Amino acid sequence: MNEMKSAFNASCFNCGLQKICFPTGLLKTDIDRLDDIVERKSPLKKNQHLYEAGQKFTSIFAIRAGAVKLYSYSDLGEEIVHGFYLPGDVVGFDGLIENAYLYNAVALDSTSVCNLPFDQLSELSLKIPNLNQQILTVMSKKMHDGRMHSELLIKRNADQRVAQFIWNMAERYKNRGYAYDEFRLSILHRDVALYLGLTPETVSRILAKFNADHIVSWKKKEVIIYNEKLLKNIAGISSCEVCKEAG
Amino acid sequence: MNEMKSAFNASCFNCGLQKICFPTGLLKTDIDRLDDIVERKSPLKKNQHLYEAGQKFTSIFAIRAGAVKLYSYSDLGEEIVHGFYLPGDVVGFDGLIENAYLYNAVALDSTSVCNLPFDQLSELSLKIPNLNQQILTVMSKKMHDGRMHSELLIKRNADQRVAQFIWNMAERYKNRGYAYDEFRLSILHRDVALYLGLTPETVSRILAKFNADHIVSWKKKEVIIYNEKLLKNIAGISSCEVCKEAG
DNA sequence: CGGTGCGTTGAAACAGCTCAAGGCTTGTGG
DNA sequence: CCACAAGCCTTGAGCTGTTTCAACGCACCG
Repeated sequence: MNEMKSAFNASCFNCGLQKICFPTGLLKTDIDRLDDIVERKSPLKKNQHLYEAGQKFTSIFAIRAGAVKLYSYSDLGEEIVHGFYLPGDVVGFDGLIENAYLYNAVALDSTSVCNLPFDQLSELSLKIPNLNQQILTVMSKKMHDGRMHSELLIKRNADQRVAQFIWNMAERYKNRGYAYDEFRLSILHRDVALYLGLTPETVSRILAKFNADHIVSWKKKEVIIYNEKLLKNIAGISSCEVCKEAG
Repeated sequence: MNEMKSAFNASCFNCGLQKICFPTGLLKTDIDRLDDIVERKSPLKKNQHLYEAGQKFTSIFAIRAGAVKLYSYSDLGEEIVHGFYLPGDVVGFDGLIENAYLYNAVALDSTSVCNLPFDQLSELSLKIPNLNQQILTVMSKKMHDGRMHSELLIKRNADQRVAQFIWNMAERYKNRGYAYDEFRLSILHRDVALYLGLTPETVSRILAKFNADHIVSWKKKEVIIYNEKLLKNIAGISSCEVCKEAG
């Protein structure tokens, strides 16, 4: 297993995403213990599934590189997109309820993950109270994200939704220390539309408008933010109500 | 403290909501230990707050009777309604992230709750692994509820949203062993509208229609379901696509 | 008994959807 | 390496469900 670790040149201690993954930080000795249970497999190819709905729940997964989409199907067979996950994000909590995953997790790009077998993790978390707390915090953060998503769907119109989505992605890259005014985003517009409760046509029209207004362009998986302030403003982040006109 | 318990004639062991509160059940000895940390205060009056956004996070709360609304305000000052909670439901997890509650929890009716001080609860949960598991399960169930809410907002039109909301409430009463075709629902239509991402006018029109069609009536906080099948059908629960016409 | 907040109803406006057709990528097989 | 197919994106025109605005009724509470 140590070979494997070195093969992937990875350990929790050296991982730049540690602060995102388990935010408030653990003691070095505790990190080492966590490290011992982490399994790092070879990366997933694009369109490969990390797990599928109905599979037995075994692990939660921390994403190290790439991007993952969580989705499922409604009773009527429509695809529901639950969210997009980036390096440092943790997925798999949907498996906790029924001891089987509720959603499908698919790689949108070449993606590598850290596999955290849950029985070992929860055993360890009994010995490291802080870890237990971390897990709860990560989960409750996820709950809050969900609430933000609902707020978006309830209160925002199409322009605001798209702007907020792009800015949200940018901010997540920012928090991870990556460039955020210009980044790769391997998400289909179709999937964004599903996630935002819009049609692909509407998303397309709005992106065309944003591009024409030199606010942001998103072409061929490449996002470039030209006017951060305006983008945030449309998204409803800033409280400046005046500059709205400019859009 | 024992006096207080007997005063409210309550203990986790005797509580009829045990299965809802911590579903898969704990050993009797463990329940007693849980019981010891539960504080039961005098009931909240209508419109009193159980907690408010920004308050220091101290406890999670299990609702014993009444109803609670969770809400907050968006950056632009709009009210966001996050959900409605009934006896057996647990609220307060929003406090975990920042060690302060994120939302406001207000009683919609005279409401009594069991107060579970979180530091004691998490200490106890280290000693009772199953309890720890229960907490995670309750949380992940909440996450799933949130997802269902998003799905509703993304995929369903106004009729379906209202129907699904009412049926969802009915089902929750059913699960608790109460009458579910006729029950009290002390939620303002205004609040339902906010929760469903609709306007009060739209909700009103739809309820009028449902009433005219003898599907369900909701007047003066009293819900009566006349045609369960049709209601479920409109809500998109049943898979029978044919009977749709009848509506 | 009059106010205040909630619910109802109607008419008009509009945001986003649907349907349709065409263009552009990307991947695959000859 | 080219040709072709499949999937995704774009653009336009018309339609429809929901909102908006406004006015009124009703119930509850002081």
